[in-house]
Amino acid sequence: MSKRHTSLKDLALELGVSISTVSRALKNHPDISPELTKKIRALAEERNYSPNPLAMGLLRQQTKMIGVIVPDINTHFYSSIISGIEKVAKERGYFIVISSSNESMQKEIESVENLLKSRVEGFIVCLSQETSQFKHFEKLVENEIPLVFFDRICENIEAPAVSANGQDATKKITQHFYENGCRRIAYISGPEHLNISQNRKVGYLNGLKECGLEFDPNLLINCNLSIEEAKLATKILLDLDEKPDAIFGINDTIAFAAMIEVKKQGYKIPEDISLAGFTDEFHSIVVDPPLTSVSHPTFEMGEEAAKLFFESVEQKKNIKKQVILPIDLVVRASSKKK
Amino acid sequence: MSKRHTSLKDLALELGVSISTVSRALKNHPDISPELTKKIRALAEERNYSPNPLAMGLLRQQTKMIGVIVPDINTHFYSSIISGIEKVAKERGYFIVISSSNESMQKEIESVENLLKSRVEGFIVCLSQETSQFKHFEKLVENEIPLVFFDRICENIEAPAVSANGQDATKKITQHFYENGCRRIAYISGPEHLNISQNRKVGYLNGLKECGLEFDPNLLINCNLSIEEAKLATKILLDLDEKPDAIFGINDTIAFAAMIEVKKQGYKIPEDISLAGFTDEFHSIVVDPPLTSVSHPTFEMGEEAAKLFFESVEQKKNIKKQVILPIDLVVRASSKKK
DNA sequence: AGCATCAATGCAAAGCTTTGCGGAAGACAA
DNA sequence: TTGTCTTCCGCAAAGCTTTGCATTGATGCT
Repeated sequence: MSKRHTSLKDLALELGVSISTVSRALKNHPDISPELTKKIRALAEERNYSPNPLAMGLLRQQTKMIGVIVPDINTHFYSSIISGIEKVAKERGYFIVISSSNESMQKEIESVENLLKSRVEGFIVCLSQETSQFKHFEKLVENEIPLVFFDRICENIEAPAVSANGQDATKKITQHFYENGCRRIAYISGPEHLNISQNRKVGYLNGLKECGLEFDPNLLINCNLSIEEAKLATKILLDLDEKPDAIFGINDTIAFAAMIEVKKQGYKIPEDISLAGFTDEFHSIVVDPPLTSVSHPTFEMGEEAAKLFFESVEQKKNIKKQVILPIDLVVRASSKKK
Repeated sequence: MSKRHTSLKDLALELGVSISTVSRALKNHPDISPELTKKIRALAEERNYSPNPLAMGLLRQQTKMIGVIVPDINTHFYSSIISGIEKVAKERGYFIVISSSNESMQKEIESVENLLKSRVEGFIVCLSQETSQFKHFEKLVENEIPLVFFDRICENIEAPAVSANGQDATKKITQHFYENGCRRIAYISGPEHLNISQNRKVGYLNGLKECGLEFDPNLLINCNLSIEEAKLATKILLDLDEKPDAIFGINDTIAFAAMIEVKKQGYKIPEDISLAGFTDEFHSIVVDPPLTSVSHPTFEMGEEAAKLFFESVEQKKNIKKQVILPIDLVVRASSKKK
């Protein structure tokens, strides 16, 4: 088994001084004579001393751990956000413990419990698509445990949150389609209770309105975020008597699924049907035709979430603060008619 | 700030017994009378007691943390492996701390140091593509700190490792191309010093030999794993007097890049040039044409790596054990000539 | 010489848990 | 009554660090 790390005690013993002296010397405390300080620091250097975080944690009552709960860790969207969180966490000497809810509320609840047992100091979470009750988060807020949401957020909980401006984005997409000649613009959305679904729907409706188009309920489909359901939704849209001439999905996965289905049925993109996605995964570029998409500032979103987290920690309470990040429409071939 | 977790002391105080009694009662120690045990357990339940991992760690000299170092966390390949590691780690009550080297040796070295300071009990790592010196890992082995490599491994270090059978895979791809009529099969490989590059090259050469094709050095290009270099490599291949009629890349990203370049130059896939990748990211399916690829058992790879890790921990020494996972060739449209 | 001051260190507690060992109290035999 | 077992529980140490307070020896001042 790995050799023990050297402790203050080891150094103290070797130098024949007390532990507290060593501790002070290492922080250049003026009480300790310069020569002794020098000697101690030299030995510490040589022995490669670094303070034991467990002991420190015990003393200071802090673990320097942040619990991060995401629906899924294998998607670029989340892993990129995680990178952002990790960056600022590292800067502050914190590290993150990642737990995946797999889009299941049950697992999400378990994650909260387990992370709590591990004594994380707080949470940064993106709701699972199933999550419709929030007791497990309310309990955190009651106990004044820092909590920040990102992307999929819960409006009813007194917690800071970061999200992207989905409303603006869907409006822009809708208008973009309109400007490219589309008149029957369909939208495949996510589970209805998710705030992102709602926001984006609002943007979609506003966009239609501004373009002078009437909303046709047939053109709005809610589906869960799986490929299968998205294909099914696409099929339904394509089976309509009055088919859509544009489809956009609430994320790129949905859009990819739609693309597969649209192609399979022999429609040309974008001539027959324009397409747009909503996250701008790397692969949007490589797909054929390249997918028009709304690029999320994922890394920044992670950074922002982490910053909010530390604000909460410092203020010693959850601030109700919403950061809304702007998003960009990246137009590619899948939506350019001409 | 979050309320303190309840400790044994809290329970002891409230019940007027000693801390040790509470501790024993909670583990059903026979020394404690059944009634008292029951009372203590009831209160513990009510107060939601859970042992403080910091204190336990201090006592047992273990942090239950595994340091995981990957070249990049945003790729499906790695995040999937991480999921696998995380699964078995969680089963054993461990959690993982992820650090990304960003393909830089310097960052990798720093990661090792930082994680060591955080007192991780050991490491599971995939080498950065830059890494050509191994002192930082040798030091771990000397200090008997558990270490396991995956995917990109270092043969010279006495540490267990998991990898996929890249040699077999490249041989199969080569033969597959041959059976589909290709005679000038090109291979865009990774940095030469990486063991995966070497293995896959061997498989490529063996494949050629078995097919009775001669090896043309012009058709083998080493590049770093960036999209830009891969496009460049593809360009070089396409500029050859005797152009290749098949290209495969050491991973899907490379293959995607090649696909972009090949299309850009107006070649048809697979009619003019067949293509194959090497990791089978989700998006292989959605790309056009769908990409033939070698599917890696990424999740299993992670599981296996974690299992090896715990073997090391238990045996209290690094075993030199290599696990080689089989891989499957998934044939799609990008390589089927007819 | 005697007291005050100051510089340089050490002591010990706290944070939380586990566990070997010692201790108290009651039961029972002699 | 005394001695011997049980049964049930508490003490204390260890693991590591920080920090308020105490201690020691020396020097300065009167």
